Amino acid sequence: MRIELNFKSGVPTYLQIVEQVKYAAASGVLRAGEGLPSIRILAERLRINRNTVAKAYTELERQGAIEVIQGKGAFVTDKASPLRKSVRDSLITETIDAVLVQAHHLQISQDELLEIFQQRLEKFTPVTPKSEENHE
Amino acid sequence: MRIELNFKSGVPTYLQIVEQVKYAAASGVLRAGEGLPSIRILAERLRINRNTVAKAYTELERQGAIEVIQGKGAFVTDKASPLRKSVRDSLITETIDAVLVQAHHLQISQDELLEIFQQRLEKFTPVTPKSEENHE
Amino acid sequence: MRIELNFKSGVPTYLQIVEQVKYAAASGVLRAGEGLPSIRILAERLRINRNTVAKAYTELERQGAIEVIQGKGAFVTDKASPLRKSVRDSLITETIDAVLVQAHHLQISQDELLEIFQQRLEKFTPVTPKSEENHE
Amino acid sequence: MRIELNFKSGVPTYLQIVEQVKYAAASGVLRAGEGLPSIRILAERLRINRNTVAKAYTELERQGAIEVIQGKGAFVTDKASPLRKSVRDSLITETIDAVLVQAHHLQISQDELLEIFQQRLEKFTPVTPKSEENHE
DNA sequence: GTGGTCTAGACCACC
DNA sequence: GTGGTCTAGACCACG
Repeated sequence: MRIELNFKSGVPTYLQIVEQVKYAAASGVLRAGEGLPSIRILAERLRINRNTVAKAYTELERQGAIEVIQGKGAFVTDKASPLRKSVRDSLITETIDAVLVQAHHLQISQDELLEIFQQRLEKFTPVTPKSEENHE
Repeated sequence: MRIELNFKSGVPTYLQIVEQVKYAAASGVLRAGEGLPSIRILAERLRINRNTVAKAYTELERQGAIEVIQGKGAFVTDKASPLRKSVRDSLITETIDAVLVQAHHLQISQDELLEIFQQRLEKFTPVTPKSEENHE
Repeated sequence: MRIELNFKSGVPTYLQIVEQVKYAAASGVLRAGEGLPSIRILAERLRINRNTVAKAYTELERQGAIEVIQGKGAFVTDKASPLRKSVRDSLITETIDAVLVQAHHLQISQDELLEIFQQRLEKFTPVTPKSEENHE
Repeated sequence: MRIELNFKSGVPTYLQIVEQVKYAAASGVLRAGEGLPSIRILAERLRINRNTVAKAYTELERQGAIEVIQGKGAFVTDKASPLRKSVRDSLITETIDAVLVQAHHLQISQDELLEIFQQRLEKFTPVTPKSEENHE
């Protein structure tokens, strides 16, 4: 479970954690019953305040994505059913559109943009995709 | 000058304006000396409070991208020389990488992602690439 | 009619004019029927925008202290009956109290304060009560 | 530390706070290192919004009169050396002169004014001049 | 008509 | 608990 924070974006830190955990859980990267890092550990790893991680976990629990058990840790619930393909597509589409808008404002041509995208896509393979579960 | 806001993203409204204006100015969509819509007008068009637009303009002025003149309006500075290609590329690369991370969390395969990206790219053509989009 | 503006005080410029004219009128320094300087002249003398003077005059007219006659000028109305002594006293008392609070915060002793007050009082007789009040 | 607000004066609330704290700090009523009431507490006590107090504290920090520490509170700087007597005198003189101008406009005679002033001076003694007023 | 300022409420990050 | 930020509404000064 890898979490990337962007402090310049203006998106609340705790929400970035919530979304990334939620997506990972919903897509199968995190499986039901699997444990999340403790608040203390994750806070250290991300170099942020423990309260912020705690807030993220509280929100995740409120949404039913994880379950926090006193003294044992936080675990992914089975409620976090995999997202349907259509939902996942609409989520990623929204983010892609942000790229298109920015490229437009930067006057980057479509051809050029596609080229850059493909370059990044190739480089972005830090982990080999072992389990290829394609839930529907 | 077209500005697209995303209220769900968590990115402060005024920053979205700042970035889009800055990119437009820096990329040549807005030319030096050209006037921006007045604070009131833009606020009305985007259906947000005047202060939010004012804050964006103040920030843009602080960054040297525009010049605000009492009673006359806001104008693009000539300082805002077009960004070098390398800078533009690094900006768009950062945004693209966010897409890749999210796709990874959503377990969307690279092939699938590329396909969706190309689909959106085709649909996203609000104006002809020849560019007459620079009058308000 | 002498008007002193204080731009650092935070009190709206137009209100400073309103109050000073009103007090002068109500206390007899300005008599009923007497003419006030034209908006243009007063604006020049105070080095402020004509609109600001206009706003002050509008407010004074709304309160019934003066009457503005198109093309002729602004005149003190007879409605502006002299304030009763009790009213004048309460007005000046409020201002005096501000002095006391400030002196307290500055840790100026009562004796010292009284001394300074008397000194200023003596020096503040730039004009003989007869009629020297009309030059800037 | 006692703060008196006057909402009718037109002077911005946050500036009234700034001045009173500054004078108190500069005159020794508040000593170096001493803590100010927290933003929330002071806002509650004065029955104004927290932001207004926050703005006052920010301005005080900008002027170097206090130091604000996240999560701990606001403290008087040791820089805030007591004002010289001459400075204090010029500050109070300015305020006194405002009284004289208003009295003039109200046609209050000098004798009468002095009498009122002395009356107020006698009544204005919230604490013994020996000063135990410096704890909250 | 133009931009600027003050006050307020809600939310965030941190100790 | 602490301070900081973003959005909003009302008012002001100015051309």
